[in-house]
Amino acid sequence: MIPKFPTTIVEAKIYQEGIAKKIILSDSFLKSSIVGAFDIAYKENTAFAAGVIYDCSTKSVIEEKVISDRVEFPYVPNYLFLREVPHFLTLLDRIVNIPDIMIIDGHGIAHPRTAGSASIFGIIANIPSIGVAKKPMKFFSYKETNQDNLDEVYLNQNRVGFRYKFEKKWNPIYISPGHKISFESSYNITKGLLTSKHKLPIPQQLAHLLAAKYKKTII
DNA sequence: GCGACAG
DNA sequence: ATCTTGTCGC
Repeated sequence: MIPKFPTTIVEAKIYQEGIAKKIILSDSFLKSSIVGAFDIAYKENTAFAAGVIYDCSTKSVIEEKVISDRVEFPYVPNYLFLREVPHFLTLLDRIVNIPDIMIIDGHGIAHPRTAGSASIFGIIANIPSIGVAKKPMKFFSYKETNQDNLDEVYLNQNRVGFRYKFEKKWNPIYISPGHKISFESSYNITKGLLTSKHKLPIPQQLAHLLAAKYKKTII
């Protein structure tokens, strides 16, 4: 069941503020062995959303699903959720193995209203979620940690996530809690899925490739 | 008016 | 995100 979404930026801003109040930043899951990731590729006015459900204990993919759908909203900075989250929810409806944790391509609470698309997805789907983004938002500031290659991301005076560079050769990734998960688990789970082969955590990398591949199969 | 801006 | 081949580097 897909809820109604705001249709204007003004409504969306109010919606984000409402979502922000509901976010839980503590671990609300019993296990985290099944991790899913969603990503979307675009071709003109069509979105190709891909989901990969990954079993961390056996290090294997247990489910893959793709859907294509009409793009309903343009990309507007800070309002990515309007463009992407509806497709994620449609995809989730088709998925059999509901994951313990979801990785969403984009930011979680690392957002001007602490309501990035990963948080909004997490609240609506009621699934613990992590936002993993490839680019920072312009107003982030950073604070070093005692760990190499790991910085805390700050927005105003608040910690909102991490900047982490797993391998020197790549740009860093930006990890922030989405919903029903702590900062520490967001970081640990994401880090546990990184390899020296790719910049992104395994399920997210696979979802990215699957979406791109699916797009290419369509004329 | 111009450039920047999660994807 | 997308338009795009080979190519440099790990």
